[in-house]
Amino acid sequence: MQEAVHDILKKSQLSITGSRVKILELFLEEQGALAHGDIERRTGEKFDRVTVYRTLQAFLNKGIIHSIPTADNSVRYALCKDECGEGHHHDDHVHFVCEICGNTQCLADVTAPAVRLPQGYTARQIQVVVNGKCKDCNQN
Amino acid sequence: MQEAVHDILKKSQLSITGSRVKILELFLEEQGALAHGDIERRTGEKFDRVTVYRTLQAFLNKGIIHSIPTADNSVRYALCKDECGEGHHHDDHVHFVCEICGNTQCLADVTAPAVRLPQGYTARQIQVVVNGKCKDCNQN
DNA sequence: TACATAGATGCAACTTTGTTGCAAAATAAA
DNA sequence: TTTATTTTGCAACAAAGTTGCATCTATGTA
Repeated sequence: MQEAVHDILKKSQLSITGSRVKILELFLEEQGALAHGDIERRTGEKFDRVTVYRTLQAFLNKGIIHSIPTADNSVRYALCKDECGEGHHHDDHVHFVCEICGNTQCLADVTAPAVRLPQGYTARQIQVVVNGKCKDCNQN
Repeated sequence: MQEAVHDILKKSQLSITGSRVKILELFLEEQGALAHGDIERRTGEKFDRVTVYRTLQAFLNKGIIHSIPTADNSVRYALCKDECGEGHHHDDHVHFVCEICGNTQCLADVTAPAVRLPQGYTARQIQVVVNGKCKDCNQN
């Protein structure tokens, strides 16, 4: 784990600091997506709010995480797949938001279907958000 | 126009007030989606900020408008189609965000494609957001 | 048309969320 | 170990959103 974290930071040319290691660990541990608030809570307010913002911004810039669109006004972040890097993102996978437990997950295996746009429009990126009931919540 | 606005409000059992009429007119005039800030600006700050929030909330509850997921942290709203009402939304159409002019539009004719979810997951709603270059910006 | 009442508005105060500049501290390279 | 570069935390601020309450307005009824 520690290894993986250092590798990722090194590869992105980010210096290895307490907050970056801790926050990246959170993303690796957590399957789903994390909102800014989640991160503050889970780091036990050990880091300044500003530091968390800047760390997330740095991860975004380097293509380590990506932001997930939501209809409420909470921004969430999730780890990018390997193919992502600075400048080029490939987060064409589907995001799933469970309406029961509230968790947000990346369905890495489900690729976003093609969309036929009207004449004149060109697409660069397609993001799909599915709302529903997740695996765990369907069982209970 | 005035007619249409009154009809919509009546149908939703909302009393006809200055702010509701004005804001609903804005949505009817505007093809695309509006953010809270847009609305405040275009009403010329005639109404209190709180009133705008509450008006949007009321429209949301009644199914007159719906919120559009975005990856930045700006919440946008657009008119629902006729089939929407209190409790049941059918905003399965595709949303398009132009990266040049920043406008958000509902592509009413483009329906969201079906998505195959992993076993155990059930979908209630699918929202698709396409980022790219809109018709107008592609011409210039 | 006037009236009573339920609902909507505006104000003030507050909370949450996000941003910026700068000095102090930590990291990376020599 | 020393130096140069980054990063951090603090303070102060700006923006976004919420709540309670008194006042005002819209609506149905007489």
